[in-house]
Amino acid sequence: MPRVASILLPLPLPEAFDYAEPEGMDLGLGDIVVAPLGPQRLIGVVTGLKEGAGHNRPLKPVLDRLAEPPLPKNTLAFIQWAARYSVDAPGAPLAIALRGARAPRPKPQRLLFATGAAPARATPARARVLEAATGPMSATALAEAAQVSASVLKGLVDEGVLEARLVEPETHFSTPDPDHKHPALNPSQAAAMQVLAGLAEAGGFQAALLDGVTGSGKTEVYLEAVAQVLAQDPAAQVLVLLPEIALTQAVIARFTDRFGAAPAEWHSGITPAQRRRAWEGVVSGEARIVIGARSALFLPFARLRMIVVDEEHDGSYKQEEGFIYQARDLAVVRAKIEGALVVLASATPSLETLWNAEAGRYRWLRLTDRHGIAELPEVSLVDLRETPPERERWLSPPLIKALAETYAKGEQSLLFLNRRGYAPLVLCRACGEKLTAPDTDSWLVEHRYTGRLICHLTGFSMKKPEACPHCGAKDSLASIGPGVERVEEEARELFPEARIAVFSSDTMWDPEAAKAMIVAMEAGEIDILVATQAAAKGHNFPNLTLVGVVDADLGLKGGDLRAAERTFQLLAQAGGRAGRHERPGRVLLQTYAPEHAVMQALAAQDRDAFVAAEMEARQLSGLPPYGRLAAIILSGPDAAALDAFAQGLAAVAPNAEGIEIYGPADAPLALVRGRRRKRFLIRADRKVDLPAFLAAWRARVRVPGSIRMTIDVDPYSFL
DNA sequence: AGCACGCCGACT
DNA sequence: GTCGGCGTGCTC
Repeated sequence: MPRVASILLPLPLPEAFDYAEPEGMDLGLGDIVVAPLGPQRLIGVVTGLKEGAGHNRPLKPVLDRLAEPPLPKNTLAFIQWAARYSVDAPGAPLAIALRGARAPRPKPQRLLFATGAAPARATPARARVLEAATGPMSATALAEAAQVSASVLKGLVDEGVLEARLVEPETHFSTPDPDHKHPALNPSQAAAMQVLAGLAEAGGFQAALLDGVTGSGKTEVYLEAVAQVLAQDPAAQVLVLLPEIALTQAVIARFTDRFGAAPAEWHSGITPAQRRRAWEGVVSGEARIVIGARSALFLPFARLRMIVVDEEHDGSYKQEEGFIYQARDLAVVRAKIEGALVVLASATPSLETLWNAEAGRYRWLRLTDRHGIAELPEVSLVDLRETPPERERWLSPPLIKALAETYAKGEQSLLFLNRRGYAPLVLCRACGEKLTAPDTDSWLVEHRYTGRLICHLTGFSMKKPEACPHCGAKDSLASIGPGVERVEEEARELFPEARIAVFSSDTMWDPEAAKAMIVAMEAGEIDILVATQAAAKGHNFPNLTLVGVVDADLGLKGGDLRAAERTFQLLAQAGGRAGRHERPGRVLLQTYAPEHAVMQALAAQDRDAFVAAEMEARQLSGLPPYGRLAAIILSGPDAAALDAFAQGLAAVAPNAEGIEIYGPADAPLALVRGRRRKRFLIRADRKVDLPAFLAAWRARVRVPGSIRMTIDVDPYSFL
């Protein structure tokens, strides 16, 4: 009797598709197979097997089964849970889980090495090659290192001075040794580590919040907990999630040093061959430690025993496009499904996490000692109403004075402004027009380095025009407001002798340049660094003693539910850069609202007071973590059709206790790339099954092809 | 997500 | 008169 196999495909399809199992293939649940879909062949996963045909049309057969082990049951359960929670098709998270299975295997590499023979004719170029060829290297790497062309190398290969050999790439992962190198922990770290070790030993699902001020050594603590987990179970796997790729190299180095073996790496920046190798290591169980970005959470771990979410408050854990999810929250779910230990680490934990810790659902570990002798910086508020900057200037007299003092002492300053470019807005003085990208509501940002106006939302860019594109007036375009480039310009005018640099995603788009800048900063080769949040986290600059926050109010605008929380976190992290070593640091916050709870809490360095006030406000309005939110975003090219659909959708909303629906309203960005946008906001009590409600609501309408409907459960962006 | 089918603008 | 734009709909 032939069997029917249900295959989940990595596409946003509503359900698994049925295929015929070929004679003798003997499929099992979780098997990774190749199945035909229309003209294409796709990799999918067997999620069901049943006897008999019983179909009204003949099924296509499964084409092949991959040699890899089947997708673990827990991984599939997690994928299905995540899809249901996000109100999306299970194929969407499955696509993330199978990313590595589709990447090509690493190919043998042709490497060149010096044979020791001397060249018949010595030339300067040839000498450079021999100097650079210290070990086996690829031709491109060697040519780059020696600054010669490929023909020089070819000549040397022909003469036998260099030899080419095909080398199989490393496909295995070496086993980390929990005893490779034991660090010295201070008493506070040792105590936290003991508790984590106890949780790991107890086994099963456990959750902990590792809560410690910047510089208190959270990484050492979780490294030791990882060692404990690995020592306890010789097959245990550990996942460490980081919010940003920029931080991975430093953390990988720490792990390699601690365990004497390099962990697997997983993020959007790795090559397809690395991706394939890491994926195979994860599913086989050989990769014991994985360091990765949020998407690593969907990897098919054979035996996941521990997850660390570092900088758990970081907004980058929220994926906003495609399959929408919050990796920090899903990490807890995955740990539950796997029966693993999850550790959330932060100096400024999210309110959600603090709420869980306060309720006793997470074990709350506070690290109090700051590493070494460094003391917390002194934080003061600069009231811009009393001591404003000069016209068209952004640095106030008190901040300028502090910069001058710091510079005079030979110490470093960081000017923090979370705004890329030169000016966030360009407007025409003649007609008042604000320049925007075509058919889009968001402003064009002026970038002076490149001389262009750029839309940060759509990526549109144009040369800065001579005349206003709207009214044609000449020389009427005015740059309004500051970005990092403009603050840099001002700092240069104030301190012409100082070494000043800008750090933002525009100047530091390539990791090499970013690393060079960080090294220069560490070495004291920069006096004043003007930076966006790209430099606010993670780094440790020993000679940095002053942090000036140019516009502390920036994040508070915009009426987003997490504005105060995010501002507090960002400013606390930025302030945490100051005085991490022997010298005391200070932080100056420029604000027009010094009486605001966020500013007061920062000045008093009283996180608990801020959290208490913010929690109370959230509780009063039933907002997260006391209630749940979801957003529905509708977009389409035709305003009338969109309005009609939005009204129709509103009319069929199911009646439900404990749920309020707001909207439809124009989205704050009502026009993007020529598409009109409408939003609903849904608030629900915690006891309500919000995903089920949203799924039931969506099932009541047929979405026309021209309209896109996106459901965002637990939204972080309100645009 | 691909990929094909299908109706409206600038060209060999 | 076609080539091709991407809007719409299907894939077990």
